[in-house]
Amino acid sequence: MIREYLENVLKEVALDIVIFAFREGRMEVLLLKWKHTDKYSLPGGRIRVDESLKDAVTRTVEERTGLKGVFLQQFQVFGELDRYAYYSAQQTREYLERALGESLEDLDLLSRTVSIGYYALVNGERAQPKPDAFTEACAWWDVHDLPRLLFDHNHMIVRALETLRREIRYQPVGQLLPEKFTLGELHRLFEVILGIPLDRRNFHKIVTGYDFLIRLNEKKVGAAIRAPQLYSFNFKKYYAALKEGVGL
Amino acid sequence: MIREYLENVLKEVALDIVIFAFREGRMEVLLLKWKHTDKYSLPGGRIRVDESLKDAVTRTVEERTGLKGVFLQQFQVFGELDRYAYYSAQQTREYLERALGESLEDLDLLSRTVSIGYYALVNGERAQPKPDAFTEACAWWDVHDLPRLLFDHNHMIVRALETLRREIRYQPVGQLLPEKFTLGELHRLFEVILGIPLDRRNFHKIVTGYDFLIRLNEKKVGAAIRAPQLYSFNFKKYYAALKEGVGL
DNA sequence: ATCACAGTGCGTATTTTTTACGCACAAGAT
DNA sequence: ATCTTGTGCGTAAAAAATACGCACTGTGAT
Repeated sequence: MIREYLENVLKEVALDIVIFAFREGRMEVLLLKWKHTDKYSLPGGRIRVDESLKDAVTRTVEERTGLKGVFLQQFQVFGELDRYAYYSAQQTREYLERALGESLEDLDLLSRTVSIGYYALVNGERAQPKPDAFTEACAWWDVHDLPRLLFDHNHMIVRALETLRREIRYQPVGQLLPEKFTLGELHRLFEVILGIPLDRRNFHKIVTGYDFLIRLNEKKVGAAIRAPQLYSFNFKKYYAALKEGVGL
Repeated sequence: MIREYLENVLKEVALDIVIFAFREGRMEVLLLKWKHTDKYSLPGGRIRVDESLKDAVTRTVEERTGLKGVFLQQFQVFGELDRYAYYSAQQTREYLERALGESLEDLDLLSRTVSIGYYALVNGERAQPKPDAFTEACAWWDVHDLPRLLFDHNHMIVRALETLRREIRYQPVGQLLPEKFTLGELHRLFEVILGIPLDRRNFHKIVTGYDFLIRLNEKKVGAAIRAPQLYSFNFKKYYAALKEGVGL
């Protein structure tokens, strides 16, 4: 099955996807643990010869999370000759063979490839992580407390975060929240992405001034202290506002 | 020679480069005219198996302009299945055969490829455009007055411009100017990239407040009316400031 | 010579945006 | 009741962006 798949994909181009979720006040990324090793990597994939780049990424994200229609953004192409940071090409080859449970001789999975880096913004509550054929676990990791990853994947995550931080005004970071959320959650989301504290009250004032936030007639149940007001997005208006750039 | 080159490059990945220059108050891009046709395209290239992506782009820009150390920025990967906008795959194949002067049967130049879009910011005075083996002309064109290009290259230029406009605070657009320039030229450069008028006097005030601008002890010679003051960049300080973002 | 003119160069208001922070109130935990 | 945590509203100061007046300086036209 793996062989059949690999015969119908582009060989020189790979995809690596930094799938972000906001869970319990932290930014987390989805990592795969390779079978029969303690080595981790980003979820990735290949482009089938009969599908577009965008379709390939969408498919891969759906395979790993079960989610359709996820927001995706290209952030960088990685094209260095040597893309092995913590583990050498030789070691990586060994891990891959262990994970696949067979020899690689004729598969040629690790020869020169250029990798297209995407990040995805997903709702952590709805995602249902699933490992792929090479891997035995697929789980969330705090972006600030990651293991050493295979290839240049640690670097990729750093670059994805930098890009998201710089373009936060134009990117739908609200996609990281559940359908109904409190302003406190939105506030923490911005703080954790930007890495700086934002005044609670100013944030509240600015954000409630936007017409793409819908104040719902319900309050959060099971809240620790006090039932906070729930909000949701009018995504049509939200995306329109993002084109111009949404402050704070 | 073409064959030999094409045997040692990645087949599924192409490069297309939007080379910008600021010439006589206009933003211009370098276009190639294919031999024995009246069809145009962006300069492009391939990645040799033994060179990094960055080296490949740098080499291609140098081949087309004679310039070394040019500023380059990835802006998008184009991975649609059908990347033929104004001219069909069939027509494009015909033009390519005419340009090459031989049959393509075994060359397979037009099968499925993913193209990495870069833009370059070059000094229009120093660049010396040179056509490549496929093309008979290499010349500057006003970005607002372009012919219909092959593939999806018109779209690529639009996307490159949009990216440059949005990221102008972080990109070294000063690289588009000659070593010595007047504030008027810098002013027009920003206006033409942003597409909006900027108050002359405010611009002057803000920009002279930056310490990366060096006021030279000379004035422009041969100026129409009055010899204006010349400036140049302290590029080290300029690049440091760009990391934080340079206003206006 | 002098006058119109295009462009540089400097200054001062005004408006808008960002940042800082005071405080009332609501409701679960003890 | 009272402590604590977080919502919600307001005002004030600081900073940045915008608007615009005007003097000066060379050059070409008259």
